[in-house]
Amino acid sequence: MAIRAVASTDRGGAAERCAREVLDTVPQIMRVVRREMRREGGPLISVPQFRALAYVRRHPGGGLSGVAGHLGVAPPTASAIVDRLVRRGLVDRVSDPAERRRVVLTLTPAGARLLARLRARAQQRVTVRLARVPAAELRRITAALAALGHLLREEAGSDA
Amino acid sequence: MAIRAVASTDRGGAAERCAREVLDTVPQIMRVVRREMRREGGPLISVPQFRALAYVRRHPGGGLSGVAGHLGVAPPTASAIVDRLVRRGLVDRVSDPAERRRVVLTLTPAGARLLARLRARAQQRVTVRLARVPAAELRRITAALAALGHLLREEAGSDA
DNA sequence: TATTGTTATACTCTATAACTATA
DNA sequence: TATAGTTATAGAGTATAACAATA
Repeated sequence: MAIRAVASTDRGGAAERCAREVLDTVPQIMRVVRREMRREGGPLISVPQFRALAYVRRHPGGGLSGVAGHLGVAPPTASAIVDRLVRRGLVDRVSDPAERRRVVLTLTPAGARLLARLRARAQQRVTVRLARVPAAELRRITAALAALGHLLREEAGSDA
Repeated sequence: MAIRAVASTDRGGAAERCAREVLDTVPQIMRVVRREMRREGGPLISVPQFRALAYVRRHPGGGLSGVAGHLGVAPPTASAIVDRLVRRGLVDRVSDPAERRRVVLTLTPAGARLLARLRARAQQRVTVRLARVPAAELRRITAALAALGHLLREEAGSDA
């Protein structure tokens, strides 16, 4: 008997089915990404650290709040993440002389190098897994992901 | 959001562009999901705990390896997650009398109740954010996400 | 011996609350 | 007082290595 086959049928509509898929699939993808990021000897870095590094590269001289905003985390979390990057010599953190309570973050050469290497590697690793998928399908997935990120992000900051 | 511009930047190929999108977007979505899961008073539960609970509901009597496999984590990680669920009275963990090194996991009534409530709530929260999106777009996103999860998952277990 | 699971240990991410320093 | 960051504290996720118990 159809266990009151709630989920599988159309009850709830497209949005609900999409939400269910998000809840079910995104954590799994996340885990794969994390794994790909860690494999192989090179200096390990976590996904948040990777994203913080990328943010600093794109916003050199940016402050901690910028990192926190980009990552969507609270200030102490961002502080801790940046601190680890500083301790590894990947990021430079100095007080802004004009606004001494701000910090100015920049990549060290080692940070820039590592970021470039990791970025290429992680992308390549994920790329490999997608290599045999038809381009049309990939374009659809890319567009869908971008749209979803945009949709979910747009209100995420408004209540934080 | 007319994401038609993909074709113009042909540099790198579809797979690479898709990988870049995954790396950039999935962590952000993940953070939104985590947030939605925590908001409001009710008993808090993390995403992995939620997924473990859902697994146990769908595989009553399953062992720890099942949970680990489903979550894609190492046995000690699964053990710790299940342990927290047991301590909260959401899951029952007993030795299998027939295979005494296995554990038999089942939901307690409280666990089943909580799972149902959280599932509905989390889905509803994400659903709200997708409510104004055209159904056709949502269907595309759902399908793309499912496909992506499938693609990335299929080799994930093979080298673990 | 091979398996299932747990403990021990060590990091990281994360949040809230309390604090410092600056404006 | 209000803002930018940090420290203190606590809890969760995660992995590896070492272990126990069972088959």
